Amino acid sequence: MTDTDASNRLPVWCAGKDWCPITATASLLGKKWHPVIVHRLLEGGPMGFNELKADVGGISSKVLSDSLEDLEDKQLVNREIVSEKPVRVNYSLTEHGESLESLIFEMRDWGMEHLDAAEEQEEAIA
Amino acid sequence: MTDTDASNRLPVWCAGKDWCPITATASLLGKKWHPVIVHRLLEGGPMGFNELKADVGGISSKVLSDSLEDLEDKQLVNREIVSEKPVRVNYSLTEHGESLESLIFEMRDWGMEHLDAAEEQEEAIA
DNA sequence: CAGAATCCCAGTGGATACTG
DNA sequence: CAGTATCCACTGGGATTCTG
Repeated sequence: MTDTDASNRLPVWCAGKDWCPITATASLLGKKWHPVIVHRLLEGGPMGFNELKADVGGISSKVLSDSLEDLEDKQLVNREIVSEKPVRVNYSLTEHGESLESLIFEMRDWGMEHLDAAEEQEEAIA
Repeated sequence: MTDTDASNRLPVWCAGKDWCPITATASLLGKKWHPVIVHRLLEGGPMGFNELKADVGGISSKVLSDSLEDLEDKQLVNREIVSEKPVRVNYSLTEHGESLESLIFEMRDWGMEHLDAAEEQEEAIA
């Protein structure tokens, strides 16, 4: 098997479907808070747990914790224990995470441009 | 800054959070099949239900139906009944839908560039 | 401060079978 | 051909409480 082919870099279940990376990316960015967390870290720089929580606003500890764990697993966020007593942790973006910047901003821009229509329509139904 | 800017076009629940459109967009793109459907329509042009189903691959009728309905509600996809007997429907992208093009392709590109590492890691865990 | 532990609900997604 | 109709399993997200 040749390693020079790009197709072998995709997960097996992709099986020649060129849209596969889209679902994969969507499952990342589709989580309610994931893109927001990355965005906050992009804008505000590295910060601690509660700081991040307040900065996001409206997220519970559990969900933030879960999200961060997931983002860490996916190597988008870096978790660094700064001090043990009292516990202080610092969250920052990895290079992977920072590479999402343009995508996230494009998501924001698209949402700003196109989503009020959808909102209006939902109101009309309700 | 002027008040005639984008901020007043955002949903109420955004309440000055500039990341709000991100969540909104994420909830769109986060549905498992939505971005894929849009992508297929971008690449393959307008098509019928079963054609689309085969083109996507691995999606059930119900899920495709649900997804299309949702995409229609959000005015991303156009549903046009071509003939009554036998029933023939044509799905195409609205301008709204087409405006997702760059975003979707960027998602694909990002996924292709950055997701194999995550996959490797998941394998390592499993 | 930074979370872990529980509990719980709604929403998605999937399998299968049926229909106009 | 283009869907509905069920039923079900899973999980993401939220509220609340507890802890080192």
